[in-house]
Amino acid sequence: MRHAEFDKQKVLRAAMCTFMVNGYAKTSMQDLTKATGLHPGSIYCAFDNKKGLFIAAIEQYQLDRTQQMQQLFTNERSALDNLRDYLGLIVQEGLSCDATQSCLLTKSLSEMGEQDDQIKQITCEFLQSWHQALSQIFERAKQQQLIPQQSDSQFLAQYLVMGIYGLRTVATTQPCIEVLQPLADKLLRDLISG
Amino acid sequence: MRHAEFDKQKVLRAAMCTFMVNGYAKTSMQDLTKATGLHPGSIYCAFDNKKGLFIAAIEQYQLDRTQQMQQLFTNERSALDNLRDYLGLIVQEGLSCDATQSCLLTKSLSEMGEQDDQIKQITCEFLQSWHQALSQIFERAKQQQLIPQQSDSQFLAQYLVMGIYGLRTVATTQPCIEVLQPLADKLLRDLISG
DNA sequence: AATATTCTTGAATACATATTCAAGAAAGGA
DNA sequence: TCCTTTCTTGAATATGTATTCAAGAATATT
Repeated sequence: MRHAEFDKQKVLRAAMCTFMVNGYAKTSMQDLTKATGLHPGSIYCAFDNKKGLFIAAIEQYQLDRTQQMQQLFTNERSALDNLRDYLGLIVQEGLSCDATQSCLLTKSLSEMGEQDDQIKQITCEFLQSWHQALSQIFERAKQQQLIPQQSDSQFLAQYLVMGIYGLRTVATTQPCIEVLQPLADKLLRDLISG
Repeated sequence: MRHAEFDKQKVLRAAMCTFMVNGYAKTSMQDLTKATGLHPGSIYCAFDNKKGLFIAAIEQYQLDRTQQMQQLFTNERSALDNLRDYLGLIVQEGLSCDATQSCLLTKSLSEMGEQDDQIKQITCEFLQSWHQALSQIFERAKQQQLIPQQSDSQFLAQYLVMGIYGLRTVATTQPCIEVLQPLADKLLRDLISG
């Protein structure tokens, strides 16, 4: 027996970045071999084909993002303070003007959702689980009596998801803090004010 | 002298729909000749190349959307009622699950903004002018004393733009009225409540 | 050390795609 | 009616791309 030589996580993160910058269609296998350091044969051996590598990269993206969120919200602070920091992070990502800081899920859904049912299903599922994670945070805020008891956590999370989608798109056209921060601030205010 | 035979608007709208469904990269010249009824030579004669046709299609899209908005807001009703209907229209578009009802500007910006400065500039400019049009509507609402005098029309318009971006993305993952309508309703409430 | 197994390499293949161009068709002016 | 001009046609070209595969290299086992 002989083991594969490459570091799968490194390869997937490199592919991830390439797909985020170029999109799926405009990323060539040549781009991917350059970014990952793998030769075509190795890629096809490990991931079947270009789409297989793409899906694996999306799954790695979801893994990374999920871990990041768990770290951000695992502490003894108020859930609202954590939410404020989380929105601050998204503002920062928007300011960075760095495509690798954007959302691979919504980007892929926008590019391929209409043509590829599998990609649509995977991205939608991952975005839903993000929505669920946010729901639980609002649920905790309700238990901590930080928001009214009659609040609908699911709905608040959905509204926040909507706001973040919107914030990220605004950031594409106007990546400046004078625009993004007031939007994020009002979004948080509107969420907790009933 | 001899005049061109084809109807430019029809051609541009056909190309527009094709680009909306497939995206730019995945739309082949063959797709475009089929959709427009033009032969390659005619397309290259009239629009230089694929990108030229794409830009012309985007400009037609902006023209159509601008006219649509002017019609929706040109009446004697309250600006807020008009805004409510406008959001209702966007909810309807989201429910339709029809790619040709989505926003070509944000889709193109997401796909190509990172790679093509010209496309980025054009789409950003058009999205800005949409923002401006909404600003004027809030300005009118202020004059009609429908919203507080100290309201910042620019900011309200920016927040509405953010909300609509978000609403459209939510619609991609959950095109059902039970999800979209409450989001749109809260968005409008949050806008006019200070 | 020898051998079997698995991984790696990268040139070759097969296919798709954007673009060109020269010949043909239609329209207007003399 | 003839001729010039302009538009149309679509096959040909040149380029790019995803994928394959057979030979070579590395590892583990006997």
